[in-house]
Amino acid sequence: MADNEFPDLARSTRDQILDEALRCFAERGYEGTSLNDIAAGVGIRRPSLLHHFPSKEALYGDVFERLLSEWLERLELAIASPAYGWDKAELVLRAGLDLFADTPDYVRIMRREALDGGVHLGIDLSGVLRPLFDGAASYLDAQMDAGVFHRHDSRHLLITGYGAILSYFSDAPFIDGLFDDNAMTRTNVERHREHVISFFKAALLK
Amino acid sequence: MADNEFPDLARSTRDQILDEALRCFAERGYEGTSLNDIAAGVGIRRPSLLHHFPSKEALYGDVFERLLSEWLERLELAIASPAYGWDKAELVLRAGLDLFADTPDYVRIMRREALDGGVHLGIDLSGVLRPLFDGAASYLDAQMDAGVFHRHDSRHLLITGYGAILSYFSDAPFIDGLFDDNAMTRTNVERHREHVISFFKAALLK
DNA sequence: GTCTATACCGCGATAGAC
DNA sequence: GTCTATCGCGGTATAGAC
Repeated sequence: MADNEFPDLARSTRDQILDEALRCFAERGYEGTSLNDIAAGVGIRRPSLLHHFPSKEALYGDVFERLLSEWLERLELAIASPAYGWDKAELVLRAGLDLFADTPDYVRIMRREALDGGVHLGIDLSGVLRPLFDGAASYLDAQMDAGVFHRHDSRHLLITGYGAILSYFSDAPFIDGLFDDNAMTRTNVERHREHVISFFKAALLK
Repeated sequence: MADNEFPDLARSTRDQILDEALRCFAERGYEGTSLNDIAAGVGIRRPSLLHHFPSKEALYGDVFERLLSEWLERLELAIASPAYGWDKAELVLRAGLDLFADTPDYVRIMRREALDGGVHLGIDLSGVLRPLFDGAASYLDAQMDAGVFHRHDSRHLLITGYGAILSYFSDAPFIDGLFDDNAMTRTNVERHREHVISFFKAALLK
Protein backbone atom coordinates (compact mmCIF):
# COMPACT_ATOMS: atom_id res chain seq x y z
CA MET A 1 0.00 0.00 0.00
CA ALA A 2 1.13 3.55 -0.57
CA ASP A 3 1.40 5.43 2.68
CA ASN A 4 1.19 8.72 0.87
CA GLU A 5 -1.04 10.05 -1.86
CA PHE A 6 1.92 11.72 -3.51
CA PRO A 7 5.23 10.10 -4.26
CA ASP A 8 7.42 11.09 -1.33
CA LEU A 9 9.42 13.78 -3.05
CA ALA A 10 10.72 15.27 0.15
CA ARG A 11 12.79 12.28 1.19
CA SER A 12 15.14 10.59 -1.24
CA THR A 13 14.59 6.92 -2.03
CA ARG A 14 17.84 6.19 -0.27
CA ASP A 15 16.62 7.79 2.93
CA GLN A 16 13.29 6.02 2.69
CA ILE A 17 15.15 2.72 2.39
CA LEU A 18 17.26 3.56 5.44
CA ASP A 19 14.12 4.39 7.44
CA GLU A 20 12.31 1.22 6.46
CA ALA A 21 15.42 -0.91 7.02
CA LEU A 22 15.75 0.52 10.52
CA ARG A 23 12.16 -0.44 11.28
CA CYS A 24 12.52 -3.98 9.93
CA PHE A 25 15.91 -4.75 11.48
CA ALA A 26 14.65 -3.49 14.85
CA GLU A 27 11.44 -5.52 14.60
CA ARG A 28 12.73 -8.84 13.33
CA GLY A 29 16.52 -8.71 13.49
CA TYR A 30 19.13 -9.00 10.77
CA GLU A 31 18.49 -12.63 9.83
CA GLY A 32 14.73 -12.26 10.18
CA THR A 33 14.60 -9.38 7.71
CA SER A 34 14.70 -9.96 3.96
CA LEU A 35 15.48 -7.33 1.36
CA ASN A 36 11.99 -8.07 0.00
CA ASP A 37 10.47 -6.87 3.29
CA ILE A 38 12.37 -3.59 3.11
CA ALA A 39 11.74 -3.02 -0.59
CA ALA A 40 8.03 -3.72 -0.17
CA GLY A 41 7.85 -1.22 2.70
CA VAL A 42 9.33 1.46 0.48
CA GLY A 43 7.21 0.48 -2.51
CA ILE A 44 9.99 -0.63 -4.85
CA ARG A 45 11.39 -3.99 -5.99
CA ARG A 46 14.31 -5.75 -4.45
CA PRO A 47 16.73 -5.14 -7.36
CA SER A 48 15.95 -1.44 -7.19
CA LEU A 49 16.96 -1.45 -3.55
CA LEU A 50 20.25 -3.09 -4.44
CA HIS A 51 20.92 -0.21 -6.80
CA HIS A 52 21.24 2.09 -3.76
CA PHE A 53 23.13 -0.29 -1.48
CA PRO A 54 25.57 -2.92 -2.71
CA SER A 55 24.42 -5.58 -0.26
CA LYS A 56 22.24 -6.30 2.76
CA GLU A 57 25.27 -6.11 5.01
CA ALA A 58 26.23 -2.69 3.67
CA LEU A 59 22.68 -1.42 4.19
CA TYR A 60 22.70 -2.68 7.76
CA GLY A 61 26.06 -1.05 8.34
CA ASP A 62 24.75 2.31 7.12
CA VAL A 63 21.66 2.02 9.33
CA PHE A 64 23.86 1.35 12.31
CA GLU A 65 26.24 4.17 11.48
CA ARG A 66 23.37 6.67 11.51
CA LEU A 67 22.25 5.25 14.85
CA LEU A 68 25.66 5.55 16.48
CA SER A 69 26.35 9.07 15.27
CA GLU A 70 22.97 10.35 16.48
CA TRP A 71 23.36 8.71 19.88
CA LEU A 72 26.92 9.91 20.39
CA GLU A 73 26.01 13.43 19.35
CA ARG A 74 23.12 13.69 21.80
CA LEU A 75 24.93 11.97 24.66
CA GLU A 76 28.09 13.99 24.31
CA LEU A 77 26.00 17.13 24.40
CA ALA A 78 24.66 16.09 27.80
CA ILE A 79 28.05 14.93 29.03
CA ALA A 80 29.64 18.24 28.09
CA SER A 81 27.24 20.22 30.26
CA PRO A 82 28.81 22.12 33.16
CA ALA A 83 27.04 20.39 36.05
CA TYR A 84 28.39 18.58 39.10
CA GLY A 85 27.53 15.81 41.49
CA TRP A 86 24.08 14.29 41.33
CA ASP A 87 22.77 17.06 39.05
CA LYS A 88 25.13 15.96 36.32
CA ALA A 89 24.29 12.27 36.75
CA GLU A 90 20.59 13.11 36.58
CA LEU A 91 21.12 15.26 33.52
CA VAL A 92 22.93 12.47 31.66
CA LEU A 93 20.39 9.93 32.87
CA ARG A 94 17.54 12.08 31.59
CA ALA A 95 19.31 12.64 28.29
CA GLY A 96 19.75 8.88 27.88
CA LEU A 97 16.16 8.09 28.82
CA ASP A 98 14.75 10.73 26.50
CA LEU A 99 17.10 9.62 23.74
CA PHE A 100 15.97 6.01 24.05
CA ALA A 101 12.31 7.00 24.29
CA ASP A 102 12.72 8.98 21.08
CA THR A 103 14.51 6.20 19.22
CA PRO A 104 13.09 2.86 20.38
CA ASP A 105 14.01 1.19 17.10
CA TYR A 106 17.64 2.14 17.65
CA VAL A 107 17.48 0.62 21.12
CA ARG A 108 16.20 -2.68 19.80
CA ILE A 109 18.87 -2.89 17.10
CA MET A 110 21.55 -2.05 19.63
CA ARG A 111 20.26 -4.75 21.95
CA ARG A 112 20.23 -7.31 19.18
CA GLU A 113 23.77 -6.34 18.29
CA ALA A 114 24.90 -6.69 21.92
CA LEU A 115 23.28 -10.12 22.05
CA ASP A 116 25.00 -11.23 18.88
CA GLY A 117 28.34 -9.80 19.98
CA GLY A 118 28.48 -7.45 17.00
CA VAL A 119 29.01 -10.12 14.35
CA HIS A 120 27.00 -8.22 11.70
CA LEU A 121 29.19 -5.14 11.92
CA GLY A 122 32.65 -4.51 10.68
CA ILE A 123 33.10 -2.03 13.52
CA ASP A 124 33.98 -2.82 17.12
CA LEU A 125 30.92 -1.60 18.98
CA SER A 126 32.40 -1.94 22.46
CA GLY A 127 35.47 -0.09 21.27
CA VAL A 128 33.43 2.89 20.07
CA LEU A 129 31.52 3.16 23.32
CA ARG A 130 34.46 2.47 25.59
CA PRO A 131 35.72 6.05 25.89
CA LEU A 132 32.26 7.06 27.13
CA PHE A 133 32.19 4.09 29.45
CA ASP A 134 35.61 4.78 30.93
CA GLY A 135 34.81 8.48 31.25
CA ALA A 136 31.61 7.76 33.12
CA ALA A 137 33.36 5.30 35.42
CA SER A 138 36.01 7.90 36.24
CA TYR A 139 33.33 10.46 37.00
CA LEU A 140 31.52 8.09 39.32
CA ASP A 141 34.75 7.13 41.07
CA ALA A 142 35.57 10.79 41.63
CA GLN A 143 32.14 11.47 43.09
CA MET A 144 32.46 8.47 45.39
CA ASP A 145 35.94 9.52 46.46
CA ALA A 146 34.56 12.96 47.22
CA GLY A 147 31.86 11.41 49.38
CA VAL A 148 29.01 12.68 47.20
CA PHE A 149 27.88 9.20 46.15
CA HIS A 150 27.66 5.97 48.08
CA ARG A 151 30.49 3.59 47.27
CA HIS A 152 29.69 1.12 44.47
CA ASP A 153 31.78 -0.66 41.86
CA SER A 154 31.56 2.04 39.19
CA ARG A 155 31.89 -0.23 36.17
CA HIS A 156 29.37 -2.76 37.38
CA LEU A 157 27.14 0.15 38.34
CA LEU A 158 27.26 1.43 34.77
CA ILE A 159 26.37 -2.01 33.42
CA THR A 160 23.48 -2.23 35.87
CA GLY A 161 22.26 1.18 34.79
CA TYR A 162 22.67 0.47 31.12
CA GLY A 163 20.70 -2.76 31.46
CA ALA A 164 17.99 -1.16 33.55
CA ILE A 165 17.45 1.74 31.17
CA LEU A 166 17.68 -0.06 27.85
CA SER A 167 15.53 -3.02 28.82
CA TYR A 168 12.34 -1.04 29.26
CA PHE A 169 12.53 0.08 25.65
CA SER A 170 14.06 -3.00 24.04
CA ASP A 171 11.63 -5.42 25.67
CA ALA A 172 8.56 -3.23 25.33
CA PRO A 173 6.41 -5.93 23.65
CA PHE A 174 7.16 -8.27 26.55
CA ILE A 175 6.52 -5.60 29.17
CA ASP A 176 3.18 -4.83 27.53
CA GLY A 177 2.12 -8.31 28.59
CA LEU A 178 3.39 -7.94 32.14
CA PHE A 179 1.71 -4.55 32.57
CA ASP A 180 -1.38 -5.50 30.60
CA ASP A 181 -0.92 -2.04 29.08
CA ASN A 182 1.12 -0.40 26.35
CA ALA A 183 4.54 0.27 27.85
CA MET A 184 5.39 2.90 25.25
CA THR A 185 2.57 5.35 25.88
CA ARG A 186 3.71 8.80 26.81
CA THR A 187 2.43 8.40 30.34
CA ASN A 188 4.10 5.06 30.97
CA VAL A 189 7.40 6.20 29.51
CA GLU A 190 7.39 9.29 31.70
CA ARG A 191 6.52 7.23 34.74
CA HIS A 192 9.38 4.90 34.01
CA ARG A 193 11.77 7.79 33.53
CA GLU A 194 10.89 9.31 36.88
CA HIS A 195 11.09 5.91 38.53
CA VAL A 196 14.58 5.21 37.19
CA ILE A 197 15.83 8.63 38.26
CA SER A 198 14.45 8.43 41.78
CA PHE A 199 15.66 4.85 42.09
CA PHE A 200 19.23 5.73 41.13
CA LYS A 201 19.12 8.81 43.31
CA ALA A 202 18.10 6.67 46.28
CA ALA A 203 20.91 4.21 45.61
CA LEU A 204 23.62 6.76 44.86
CA LEU A 205 23.15 10.07 46.63
CA LYS A 206 24.37 10.28 50.18
CA MET B 1 34.72 -32.80 16.02
CA ALA B 2 33.64 -35.48 18.47
CA ASP B 3 33.58 -34.11 21.97
CA ASN B 4 33.84 -37.59 23.39
CA GLU B 5 36.03 -40.60 22.64
CA PHE B 6 33.03 -42.87 22.97
CA PRO B 7 29.68 -42.42 21.35
CA ASP B 8 27.65 -40.59 23.94
CA LEU B 9 25.68 -43.52 25.26
CA ALA B 10 24.67 -41.73 28.45
CA ARG B 11 22.61 -39.03 26.71
CA SER B 12 20.04 -39.92 24.14
CA THR B 13 20.32 -38.43 20.67
CA ARG B 14 17.18 -36.45 21.43
CA ASP B 15 18.78 -34.84 24.47
CA GLN B 16 21.97 -34.12 22.56
CA ILE B 17 19.88 -32.35 19.93
CA LEU B 18 18.10 -30.30 22.59
CA ASP B 19 21.45 -29.30 24.12
CA GLU B 20 22.97 -28.29 20.81
CA ALA B 21 19.80 -26.46 19.74
CA LEU B 22 19.86 -24.48 22.98
CA ARG B 23 23.45 -23.46 22.29
CA CYS B 24 22.76 -22.44 18.70
CA PHE B 25 19.49 -20.59 19.31
CA ALA B 26 21.11 -18.68 22.19
CA GLU B 27 24.16 -17.81 20.09
CA ARG B 28 22.57 -16.82 16.80
CA GLY B 29 18.81 -16.63 17.36
CA TYR B 30 15.96 -18.55 15.78
CA GLU B 31 16.32 -17.16 12.27
CA GLY B 32 20.10 -17.25 12.41
CA THR B 33 20.20 -20.94 13.26
CA SER B 34 19.71 -23.61 10.60
CA LEU B 35 18.86 -27.23 11.27
CA ASN B 36 22.14 -28.01 9.53
CA ASP B 37 24.02 -26.14 12.24
CA ILE B 38 22.34 -28.13 14.97
CA ALA B 39 22.66 -31.48 13.21
CA ALA B 40 26.34 -30.86 12.51
CA GLY B 41 26.93 -30.03 16.18
CA VAL B 42 25.42 -33.36 17.18
CA GLY B 43 27.21 -35.24 14.42
CA ILE B 44 24.19 -36.34 12.41
CA ARG B 45 22.44 -35.18 9.22
CA ARG B 46 19.51 -32.85 9.03
CA PRO B 47 16.93 -35.52 8.08
CA SER B 48 17.98 -37.60 11.10
CA LEU B 49 17.30 -34.59 13.32
CA LEU B 50 13.85 -34.27 11.81
CA HIS B 51 13.19 -37.86 12.79
CA HIS B 52 13.27 -36.74 16.44
CA PHE B 53 11.43 -33.43 16.04
CA PRO B 54 8.73 -32.77 13.47
CA SER B 55 9.90 -29.25 12.65
CA LYS B 56 12.30 -26.49 13.58
CA GLU B 57 9.50 -24.68 15.38
CA ALA B 58 8.63 -27.74 17.45
CA LEU B 59 12.28 -28.19 18.41
CA TYR B 60 12.50 -24.56 19.48
CA GLY B 61 9.33 -24.94 21.49
CA ASP B 62 10.73 -27.95 23.33
CA VAL B 63 13.97 -26.10 24.09
CA PHE B 64 11.98 -23.21 25.52
CA GLU B 65 9.72 -25.45 27.53
CA ARG B 66 12.73 -27.02 29.27
CA LEU B 67 14.03 -23.51 29.97
CA LEU B 68 10.80 -22.25 31.49
CA SER B 69 10.18 -25.28 33.69
CA GLU B 70 13.71 -25.18 35.11
CA TRP B 71 13.51 -21.45 35.81
CA LEU B 72 10.08 -21.58 37.40
CA GLU B 73 11.08 -24.53 39.55
CA ARG B 74 14.18 -22.81 40.92
CA LEU B 75 12.54 -19.43 41.35
CA GLU B 76 9.45 -20.76 43.10
CA LEU B 77 11.72 -22.62 45.49
CA ALA B 78 13.28 -19.30 46.51
CA ILE B 79 9.95 -17.48 46.60
CA ALA B 80 8.44 -20.13 48.86
CA SER B 81 11.11 -19.62 51.52
CA PRO B 82 9.88 -18.33 54.88
CA ALA B 83 11.79 -15.05 55.00
CA TYR B 84 10.65 -11.46 55.44
CA GLY B 85 11.59 -7.91 54.48
CA TRP B 86 14.94 -7.32 52.85
CA ASP B 87 16.15 -10.85 53.65
CA LYS B 88 13.52 -12.29 51.38
CA ALA B 89 14.22 -9.82 48.59
CA GLU B 90 17.92 -10.61 48.82
CA LEU B 91 17.22 -14.33 48.82
CA VAL B 92 15.14 -14.13 45.65
CA LEU B 93 17.65 -11.76 44.08
CA ARG B 94 20.47 -14.20 44.81
CA ALA B 95 18.45 -17.11 43.50
CA GLY B 96 17.80 -15.23 40.26
CA LEU B 97 21.41 -14.14 39.85
CA ASP B 98 22.73 -17.66 40.50
CA LEU B 99 20.11 -19.12 38.20
CA PHE B 100 21.08 -16.79 35.37
CA ALA B 101 24.79 -17.34 35.98
CA ASP B 102 24.22 -21.09 35.74
CA THR B 103 22.15 -20.88 32.57
CA PRO B 104 23.49 -18.04 30.41
CA ASP B 105 22.19 -19.67 27.22
CA TYR B 106 18.69 -19.62 28.66
CA VAL B 107 19.07 -15.93 29.44
CA ARG B 108 20.06 -15.10 25.89
CA ILE B 109 17.15 -17.05 24.41
CA MET B 110 14.73 -15.38 26.81
CA ARG B 111 16.07 -11.96 25.86
CA ARG B 112 15.74 -12.70 22.18
CA GLU B 113 12.19 -13.83 22.76
CA ALA B 114 11.39 -10.65 24.70
CA LEU B 115 12.84 -8.58 21.86
CA ASP B 116 10.79 -10.43 19.28
CA GLY B 117 7.64 -10.26 21.39
CA GLY B 118 7.39 -14.05 21.58
CA VAL B 119 6.48 -14.60 17.94
CA HIS B 120 8.35 -17.92 17.72
CA LEU B 121 6.37 -19.47 20.54
CA GLY B 122 2.85 -20.71 20.65
CA ILE B 123 2.76 -19.83 24.33
CA ASP B 124 2.13 -16.43 25.86
CA LEU B 125 5.39 -15.75 27.65
CA SER B 126 4.23 -12.69 29.53
CA GLY B 127 1.13 -14.60 30.64
CA VAL B 128 3.20 -17.40 32.14
CA LEU B 129 5.41 -15.01 34.08
CA ARG B 130 2.67 -12.63 35.10
CA PRO B 131 1.61 -14.44 38.29
CA LEU B 132 5.19 -14.19 39.51
CA PHE B 133 5.34 -10.55 38.44
CA ASP B 134 2.10 -9.62 40.17
CA GLY B 135 3.08 -11.57 43.28
CA ALA B 136 6.42 -9.79 43.48
CA ALA B 137 4.76 -6.40 42.99
CA SER B 138 2.32 -7.14 45.83
CA TYR B 139 5.18 -8.15 48.08
CA LEU B 140 7.07 -4.96 47.35
CA ASP B 141 3.97 -2.83 47.89
CA ALA B 142 3.36 -4.50 51.25
CA GLN B 143 6.95 -3.87 52.34
CA MET B 144 6.69 -0.23 51.29
CA ASP B 145 3.37 0.16 53.07
CA ALA B 146 4.98 -1.31 56.18
CA GLY B 147 7.78 1.23 55.94
CA VAL B 148 10.48 -1.41 55.42
CA PHE B 149 11.36 -0.26 51.90
CA HIS B 150 11.60 3.18 50.41
CA ARG B 151 8.60 4.06 48.25
CA HIS B 152 9.03 3.22 44.55
CA ASP B 153 6.62 2.24 41.77
CA SER B 154 6.72 -1.51 42.40
CA ARG B 155 6.02 -2.59 38.84
CA HIS B 156 8.54 -0.25 37.27
CA LEU B 157 10.97 -1.28 39.99
CA LEU B 158 10.58 -4.91 38.95
CA ILE B 159 11.19 -4.04 35.31
CA THR B 160 14.28 -2.07 36.29
CA GLY B 161 15.55 -5.00 38.33
CA TYR B 162 14.78 -7.53 35.65
CA GLY B 163 16.62 -5.45 33.06
CA ALA B 164 19.58 -4.81 35.31
CA ILE B 165 20.03 -8.45 36.22
CA LEU B 166 19.43 -10.07 32.86
CA SER B 167 21.52 -7.65 30.84
CA TYR B 168 24.82 -8.60 32.40
CA PHE B 169 24.36 -12.17 31.22
CA SER B 170 22.56 -11.60 27.94
CA ASP B 171 25.01 -8.97 26.72
CA ALA B 172 28.14 -10.69 28.03
CA PRO B 173 29.99 -10.55 24.68
CA PHE B 174 29.41 -6.79 24.54
CA ILE B 175 30.40 -6.26 28.17
CA ASP B 176 33.61 -8.21 27.53
CA GLY B 177 34.60 -5.36 25.25
CA LEU B 178 33.69 -2.63 27.74
CA PHE B 179 35.54 -4.36 30.59
CA ASP B 180 38.40 -5.54 28.38
CA ASP B 181 37.96 -8.76 30.33
CA ASN B 182 35.77 -11.85 30.24
CA ALA B 183 32.50 -10.89 31.96
CA MET B 184 31.56 -14.49 32.64
CA THR B 185 34.56 -15.53 34.72
CA ARG B 186 33.65 -16.78 38.17
CA THR B 187 35.22 -13.74 39.78
CA ASN B 188 33.46 -11.18 37.61
CA VAL B 189 30.09 -12.89 37.96
CA GLU B 190 30.46 -12.93 41.75
CA ARG B 191 31.49 -9.30 41.76
CA HIS B 192 28.47 -8.38 39.71
CA ARG B 193 26.19 -10.37 41.99
CA GLU B 194 27.44 -8.60 45.09
CA HIS B 195 27.21 -5.25 43.32
CA VAL B 196 23.59 -5.76 42.31
CA ILE B 197 22.60 -6.86 45.80
CA SER B 198 24.29 -3.96 47.55
CA PHE B 199 22.93 -1.54 44.95
CA PHE B 200 19.34 -2.65 45.42
CA LYS B 201 19.81 -2.72 49.16
CA ALA B 202 20.97 0.89 49.08
CA ALA B 203 18.00 1.94 46.96
CA LEU B 204 15.35 -0.06 48.82
CA LEU B 205 16.13 -0.60 52.47
CA LYS B 206 15.27 2.23 54.81
C1' DG C 1 16.43 4.91 -11.16
C1' DT C 2 13.44 1.37 -11.62
C1' DC C 3 12.01 -2.46 -13.86
C1' DT C 4 11.88 -7.81 -15.55
C1' DA C 5 14.32 -11.87 -15.79
C1' DT C 6 17.44 -14.95 -14.07
C1' DA C 7 21.45 -17.27 -11.79
C1' DC C 8 22.70 -19.47 -7.79
C1' DC C 9 22.52 -20.96 -3.14
C1' DG C 10 20.85 -22.64 1.32
C1' DC C 11 16.80 -23.39 3.74
C1' DG C 12 13.04 -26.65 5.82
C1' DA C 13 10.80 -30.71 4.81
C1' DT C 14 9.70 -35.39 2.62
C1' DA C 15 10.39 -40.10 0.49
C1' DG C 16 12.39 -44.26 0.58
C1' DA C 17 16.65 -47.44 0.95
C1' DC C 18 19.32 -49.74 4.49
C1' DG D 1 17.64 -44.46 13.57
C1' DT D 2 20.38 -42.78 10.06
C1' DC D 3 21.29 -42.20 5.57
C1' DT D 4 21.04 -40.26 0.26
C1' DA D 5 18.30 -37.94 -2.89
C1' DT D 6 15.13 -34.66 -4.03
C1' DC D 7 11.51 -31.12 -3.86
C1' DG D 8 9.83 -26.39 -3.45
C1' DC D 9 10.62 -22.03 -1.58
C1' DG D 10 12.76 -17.82 -0.64
C1' DG D 11 17.16 -15.68 -0.05
C1' DT D 12 20.97 -12.36 -2.13
C1' DA D 13 22.85 -10.73 -6.08
C1' DT D 14 23.51 -9.70 -11.19
C1' DA D 15 22.39 -8.55 -16.21
C1' DG D 16 20.23 -5.85 -19.28
C1' DA D 17 15.90 -3.38 -21.12
C1' DC D 18 13.49 0.98 -20.58
